[in-house]
Amino acid sequence: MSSITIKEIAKALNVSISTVSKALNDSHEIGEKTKKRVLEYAEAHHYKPNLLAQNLKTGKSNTIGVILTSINNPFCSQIIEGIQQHALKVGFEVIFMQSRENPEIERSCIETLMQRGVDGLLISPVDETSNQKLLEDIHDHNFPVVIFDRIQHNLETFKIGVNNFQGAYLATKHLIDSGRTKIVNITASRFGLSGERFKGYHQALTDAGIAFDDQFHIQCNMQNQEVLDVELKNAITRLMSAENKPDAILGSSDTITVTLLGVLAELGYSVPDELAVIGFSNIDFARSLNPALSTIRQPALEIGDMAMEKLMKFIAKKNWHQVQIETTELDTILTFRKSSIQS
Amino acid sequence: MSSITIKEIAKALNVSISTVSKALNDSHEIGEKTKKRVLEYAEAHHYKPNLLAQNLKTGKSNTIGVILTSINNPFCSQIIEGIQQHALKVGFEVIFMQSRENPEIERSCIETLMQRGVDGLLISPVDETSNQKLLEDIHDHNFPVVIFDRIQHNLETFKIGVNNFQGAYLATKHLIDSGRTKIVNITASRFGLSGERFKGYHQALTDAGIAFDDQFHIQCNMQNQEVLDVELKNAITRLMSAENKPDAILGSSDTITVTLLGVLAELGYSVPDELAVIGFSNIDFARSLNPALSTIRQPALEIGDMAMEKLMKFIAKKNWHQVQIETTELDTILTFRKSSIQS
DNA sequence: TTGTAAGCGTTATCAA
DNA sequence: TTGATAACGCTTACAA
Repeated sequence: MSSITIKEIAKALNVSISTVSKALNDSHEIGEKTKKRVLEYAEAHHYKPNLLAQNLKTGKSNTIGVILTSINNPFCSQIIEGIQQHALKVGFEVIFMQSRENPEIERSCIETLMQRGVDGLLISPVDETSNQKLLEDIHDHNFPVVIFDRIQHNLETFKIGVNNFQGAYLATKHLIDSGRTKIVNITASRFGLSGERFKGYHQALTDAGIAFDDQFHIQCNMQNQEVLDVELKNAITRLMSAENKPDAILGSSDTITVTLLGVLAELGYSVPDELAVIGFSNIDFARSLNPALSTIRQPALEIGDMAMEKLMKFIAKKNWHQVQIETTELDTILTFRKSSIQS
Repeated sequence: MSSITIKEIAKALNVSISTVSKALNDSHEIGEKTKKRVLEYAEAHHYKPNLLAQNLKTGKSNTIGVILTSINNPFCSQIIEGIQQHALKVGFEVIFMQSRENPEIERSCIETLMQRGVDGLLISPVDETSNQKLLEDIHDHNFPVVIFDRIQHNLETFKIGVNNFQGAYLATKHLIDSGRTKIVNITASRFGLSGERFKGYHQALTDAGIAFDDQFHIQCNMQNQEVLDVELKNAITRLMSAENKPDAILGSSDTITVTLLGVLAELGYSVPDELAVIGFSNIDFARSLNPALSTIRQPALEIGDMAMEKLMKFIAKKNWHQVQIETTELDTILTFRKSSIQS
């Protein structure tokens, strides 16, 4: 690239490099007239400081790194949005990387970001212990790390996520309150968060005096859309042909719930009459589905915003190891639409 | 961060800094035993080169910048995936930024990325002329830019997108071939791409000897889900209560089409019996919608992959201004499902 | 085969 | 108020 450098400005104006540097940084050491000359010349020639050089020198980059497992879903997009909005406000830039649910890739993301000299890390870790030693190491070495979404990770730092237990509990309670008693919970087979959600579901049943039938906990392979489709179809067919037929379903993820709705339509089951459906989902068009989908929504924008806020708290302090850390579990937002309300 | 530097390695091993540097870069100038000592020490102490310093020195960062208008939709996620997969193969890293359909923000993204020393730029521009001068300027100054998706932009360089005209043409033809003649096209009111899609639709009508009724071109405000929902509801109600009722709809974007399906269900119109529906969409669960949605799909992964490939072509050449540029319009993928096939 | 030294574009210390 | 100069961590002629 061909942006002008301070050296060239110095030469053109017949002043020293350091004078230019100071002038550009609005140092009080520099006289007003000189400052003005420099600033005007810089402006006129579209001077842009070379960030690499600046960062190399100062050790600060005003950039943070964000690692998430995947950006391919509305929940993540919304978190990213929240992070970026906050970053914009505080004048930071953001580099996103995807770990693809793979600890190896996650490690390489972390290392890359460090090498690039980011000032801090926001991460939604692959699992409870992924790269724990590495993260502890860098966090201890004066490099701030904040965890979002997957807050069950063991690193001791700020963590921002959602009260999954409560979300699932309230959704299940809603189903029970609407007269459903035979409630199925469909979760992914791999992800840790489903655990809390399952617990909430389970507790709601218990509190209502409903015995949990372990046939009613379905764990799906989420590898891809086709596999999921087949698994759901099989599961529903099996459940609905058993003697103890369910009358409601709680979906533990966006993909599961939306796909489920399609499967039920295809199999000819009416929602909510035969089966009420509610699920964790952050899609924008939940109300446009057929039927309009009842959702447990995560305040994704706020998660991103708060994660960024906590990270900035670290970055701002000189010795931030004294900062009082805490885990924040935001409330989910339940919206009851047609799919779970008896018509 | 506290990664060790070559200076420290040099001191520890009692060799010079340049020896270490050369050894790490596997230079032939360095003896095997020395090389081995250095490599082992580096390995043992987790040496990681400081990329900022490396980049500052070499002027190459092995990083490319990607600017897209928004990452909040499946099409973009898939493009990103394609870019990242290719980047991984060629050992490059990727920084993503969002322009949010705003030329000002776009400009700042471009500048930021340049300052960060990326080796090239992949951009899906806000509109035909957004930041054209700036882009031309940097592209001319030996900094490669490749355009993807929004290929109607005026910059002269490689462009990779989709044949929107053809996609819309074939989809419309499909509707006509299935016996529909009164076909509505719903487009967004703002985006340039809708233009080509409308033209394809229009041409298909013409070729089939069907007169275009301009009541049948609906332009929607896509500002947010609620607004769109209302606009669609009004449009459908109006259309279906007119004397010349439509019998099919072509949706020109993901959001429009999926939302439309919900609206039709809510208003009680049966798809495809009363209204056939087909639309541009890259959602994974099109087949899980109710009814399964016929789609014109863009090969997003391939777009990302090819865009990256073209950019690498530039980056690889010393004097790449001789490279023969071209615009690639990939074919869309039409999948006919229940929503457009008379049962 | 190894080392010296200059330089990438900045900032920062210390003299002038 | 300004200017040499060293330094950040690395690469690379060029010398030894």
